[in-house]
Amino acid sequence: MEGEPNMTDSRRSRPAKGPLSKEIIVKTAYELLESEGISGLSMRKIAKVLDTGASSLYVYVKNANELRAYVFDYGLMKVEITNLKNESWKKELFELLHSYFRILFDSPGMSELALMTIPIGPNSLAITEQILHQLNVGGVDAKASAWGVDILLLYAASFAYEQVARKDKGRNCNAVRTSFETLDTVRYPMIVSLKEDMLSGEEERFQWGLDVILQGILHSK
Amino acid sequence: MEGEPNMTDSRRSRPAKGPLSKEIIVKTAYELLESEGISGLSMRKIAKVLDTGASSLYVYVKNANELRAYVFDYGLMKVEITNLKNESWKKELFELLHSYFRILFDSPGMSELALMTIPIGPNSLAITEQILHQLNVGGVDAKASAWGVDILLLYAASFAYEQVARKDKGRNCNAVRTSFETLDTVRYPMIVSLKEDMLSGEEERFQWGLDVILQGILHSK
DNA sequence: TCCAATTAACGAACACTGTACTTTACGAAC
DNA sequence: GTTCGTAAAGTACAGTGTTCGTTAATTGGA
Repeated sequence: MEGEPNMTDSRRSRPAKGPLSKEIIVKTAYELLESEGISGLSMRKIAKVLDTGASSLYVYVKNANELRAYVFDYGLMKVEITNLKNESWKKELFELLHSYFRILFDSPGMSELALMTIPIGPNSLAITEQILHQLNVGGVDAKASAWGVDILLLYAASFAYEQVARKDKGRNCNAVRTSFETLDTVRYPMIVSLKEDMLSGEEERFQWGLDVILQGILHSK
Repeated sequence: MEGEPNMTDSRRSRPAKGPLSKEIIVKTAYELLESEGISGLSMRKIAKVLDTGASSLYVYVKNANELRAYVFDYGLMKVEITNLKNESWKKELFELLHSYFRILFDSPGMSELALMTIPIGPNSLAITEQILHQLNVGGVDAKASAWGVDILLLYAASFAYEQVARKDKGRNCNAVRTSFETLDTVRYPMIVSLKEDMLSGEEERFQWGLDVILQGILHSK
């Protein structure tokens, strides 16, 4: 209304507003994900940071799901893919998966994205490729490698997701703990007697699970 | 407006509208989940089936998340928990986890719920208890049982979730398959050479993974 | 029997969400 | 200079969970 006469001025007064692009949209979305979690990843919030409207994003991105996939793969850039020939393949595989886990665990929302997203981005593929390579070096046959990499990644993602949920819900995982405290000893004797172990561990537990799965893959012939 | 004079009549004309309760809300919600998937599980849609408003549900349920947890546990009723002493513990464990997987895989939305929900409902607990029992019979020690049951359930849920996504997205998992077809052979040699194996298998693959994890647990001492 | 107190049910409203459609503005090519 | 393709923007629609204030019904006690 009042700004109509100087509409061109108002546009000229902020020339720093660079043109939109898929890259800066994904980057902005990822920063929002880091600071606000998965709930920060909405078209409107991303657009607001970029000083535009939600509909403008649809020029560069098909829909919100596709954007989420891009954001997830962008976040995987930080995963360290080392390739030191002198180290043992097992140690390198562990470090890769541990790095993957840490990225999913530390950045709020990344573990959700890992589970919702079909991992066909370049960084996802690079991680998969590297794991397949390590398993191949370790003498694992084709089918076991192909199926094993899926289990390993699935384990890291779902474990990260579970740990994140456990980290957020109350301080000392109230929901689960308090329900375990008041359990019927007759109906659930095993759970009651093992409840301490069932709530313990974090990184150590992740490593243990990794070891379990890898041992299983190696004994699967 | 027009119905004002016979408002009491209209209420009396449908006395079959039984009172709300947590049980029928959960039951209705589960039926909606079965027929429409996770998107059918909204407070408004559930309320509409029960011929009421969404806000009425909040008398019996704290929020949508809690309702989802109840619905998930309700769906787990169908999981077959056998306890035949004469069978081997391994076979029974496999059958239990297979039944669990099938429930999550067949009912649309159950696998999503399995991942989002903190499993503290009675049916979840019964399944956990039974798995712990079988592992105990198999001679697995305390910590390995406590941590192993988590991995086994996590595996079944995330595998079901992945397979459901693969089943829905296009007919022959277009997204993944077409991206694998056009892969750079230089950058991703392992993926290209193993792409057939990576997309194969379903039930057989689930069994294989179960075997892998169980072997790993048994060798974890 | 009648009044009081509790509580279930309801409707409207709020603050969001993703996405489609229409209109405006700009930049380059002819 | 005009035209044309397209990026950007605004508006609108149909949803979502949840809260609030009000109404209706039912139950318990005198």
